[in-house]
Amino acid sequence: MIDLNPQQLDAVQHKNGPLLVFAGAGSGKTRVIVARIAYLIKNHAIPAYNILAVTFTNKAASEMKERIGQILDPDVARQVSIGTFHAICARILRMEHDHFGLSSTFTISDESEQLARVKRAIEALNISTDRVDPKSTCEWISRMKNRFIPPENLIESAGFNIHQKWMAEVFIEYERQLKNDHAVDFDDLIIKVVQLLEENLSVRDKLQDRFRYIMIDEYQDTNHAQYRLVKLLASRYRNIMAVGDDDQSIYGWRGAEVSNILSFSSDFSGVKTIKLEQNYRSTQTILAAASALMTHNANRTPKTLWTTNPPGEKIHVNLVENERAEARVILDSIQSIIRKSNRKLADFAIFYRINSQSRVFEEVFMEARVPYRIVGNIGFFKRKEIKDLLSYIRLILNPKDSSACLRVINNPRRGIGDNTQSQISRFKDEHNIDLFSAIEQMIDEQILKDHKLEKVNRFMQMIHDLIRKSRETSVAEFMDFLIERSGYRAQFDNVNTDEATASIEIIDEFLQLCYDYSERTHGNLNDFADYLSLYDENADRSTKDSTSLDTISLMTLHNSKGLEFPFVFICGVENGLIPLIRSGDLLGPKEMEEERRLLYVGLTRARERLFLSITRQRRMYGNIRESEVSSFIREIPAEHINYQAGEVHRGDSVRIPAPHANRISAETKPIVTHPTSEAEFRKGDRVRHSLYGNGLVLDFKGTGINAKITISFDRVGIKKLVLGPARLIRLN
DNA sequence: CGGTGTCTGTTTTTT
DNA sequence: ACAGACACCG
Repeated sequence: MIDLNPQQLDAVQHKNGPLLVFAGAGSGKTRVIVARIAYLIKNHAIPAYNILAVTFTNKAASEMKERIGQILDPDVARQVSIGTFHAICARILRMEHDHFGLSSTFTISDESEQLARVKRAIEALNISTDRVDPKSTCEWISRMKNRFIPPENLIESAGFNIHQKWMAEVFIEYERQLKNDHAVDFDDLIIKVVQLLEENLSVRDKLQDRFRYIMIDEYQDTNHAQYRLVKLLASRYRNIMAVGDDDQSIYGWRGAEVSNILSFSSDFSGVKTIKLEQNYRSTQTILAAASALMTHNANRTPKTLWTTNPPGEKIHVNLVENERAEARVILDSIQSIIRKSNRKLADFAIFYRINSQSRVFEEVFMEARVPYRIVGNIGFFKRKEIKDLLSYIRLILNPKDSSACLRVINNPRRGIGDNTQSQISRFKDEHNIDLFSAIEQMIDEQILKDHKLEKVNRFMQMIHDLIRKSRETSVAEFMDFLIERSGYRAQFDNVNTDEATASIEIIDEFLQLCYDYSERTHGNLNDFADYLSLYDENADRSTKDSTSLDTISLMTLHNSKGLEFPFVFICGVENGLIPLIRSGDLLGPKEMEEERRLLYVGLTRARERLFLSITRQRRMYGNIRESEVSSFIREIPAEHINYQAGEVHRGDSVRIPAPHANRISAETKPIVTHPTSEAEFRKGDRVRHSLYGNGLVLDFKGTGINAKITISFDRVGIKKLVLGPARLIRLN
């Protein structure tokens, strides 16, 4: 237990009873959790098996696993249960599936499938989408589920609220569909376990006894269902440690309830509360500025962050002409810092409020041939191709999953169109069976017309082939087979469009992932499906990238949580963006406070220097708007700020007059870059791809991010890629 | 059945 | 600006 401050030590040595740790930004909370786990095992001889650590992201979970593995005997470390709420609940659900009336092969539906189901439910009920919007209904259902409000109650309480009544009926139909498909959604993972614990004494005893010591990270982000779960699991031994920071609660819009951390003391009697207030990350200036900002929030527990770090430099606030200038000024600053001091690109991060802001950075960085990466990008798992392939897997594992079946049946095109599909669906509903069985029966009874029967029959043959193959071979080989046998890849083969090329690349990338998975875990297809549903690439892929690749990091403020960088640029610190206001309507005080916390999170990621930038005008949703300095800037004491280009007016009038727009450096002076619009890469260049590794450029066609590049990779052979998504990094 | 035009609504998103 | 969803027509 070396190197812990008194408060940290206090938390680490706490043995029994509830413990609440307010862990300010950069106060070493992961260290504390990890150290406490080790301490319990080593000094109190608590079996590792009895310890549960819950995180919010897979990334946090794998980090914690790794750090525990470093201080404990690996065999012992492995026995500690570490995972996200969802992963842990999925495991419990698989183990106890017989209590839920689910087969052990139930599938986990992701968000997009959830929406598809809601749409189908609306359709099935013959409600017009003018009356209930699928997306908001989907969100509403999720909120209701997480609060354990059954749809029947909602119908009762609807009264004259006909809209609620409709949504509640959709809710019922949605649940019916899930049950029919032997599927669960993300919310179900948690709430089904809660219900089981509430209803089944023996399971409750078993799990309470198993998890005698529980630690929850990021407790401020728990929602109601997760809170109930925690309470149930911990109620017997009451050895619960909640760690969090109410000032970093930025997921309120998603159902996270800060009140969970604020009322922890009244939920568990005899709570010991510890505040970790020493910050090890940032300079005094950064910390003072961030703290000052937070004093403007009314609803929080007061805390005083302090540091022994040097005062550091003032925060630079840059006024620039527009978002393109913003990107270039930032790149300019980065390059100039690198030139002057011994820094790498990986020391720099750029944060923005909304994803679309990344675009101009991508363009500018691409032109300047500066390697960058986008952290936590919508990415891979939301790609159509991946969702399609995942649906195949789901159907193969669980033929009852009609949702997966529907997604796959005419994809790629097999001539089974809407008409045939609804004919099958009708048959399914009439006989109250699942889609797959419906098709089988219709084939048996020759219900379809000959030409349709032929097509449907061929589809079924294929699925049976796939099911057979899935039992005989590894995940990787199976996926290889699937992609060929289903014709999924062939549909793109002779199409010479950028989209098709990109699709093939995604498929290849996915295959690579399958091979990696097979090699690493030897898991079966069922494990793989869980892995794909619950885990995302950020867990293992980008952690490796971030340490091995020297690139500038770009991300949303939300995605910056939990990270740190020596140099941080936050762009678009303008009213309407930070805080974000969409289409006119004003922000309530609650929303305003969350936006303020979001900026706080961003500010506190910086170790040495902070740069904020503001444009004079910004293009948004197609039209150009005059910008206003964010009112949050005024909440940071002037002594901590150094204004860069032009004058930023701090008074009540926040309109930027843009007096010296043409003095702004990046607008007038070109960046150190290769000014021609020539090929970004040439034949013979050595490049690195995040997945395929290093390779040699064989050919390069076109310009800009849509250029096509052919590379011979050392490890995986020749691939044709589209430059944009390929995110190549030049090596020589 | 499947391709092509038009209309829409645009935050953040650990799972 | 622009992608994605939907309607319409060949």
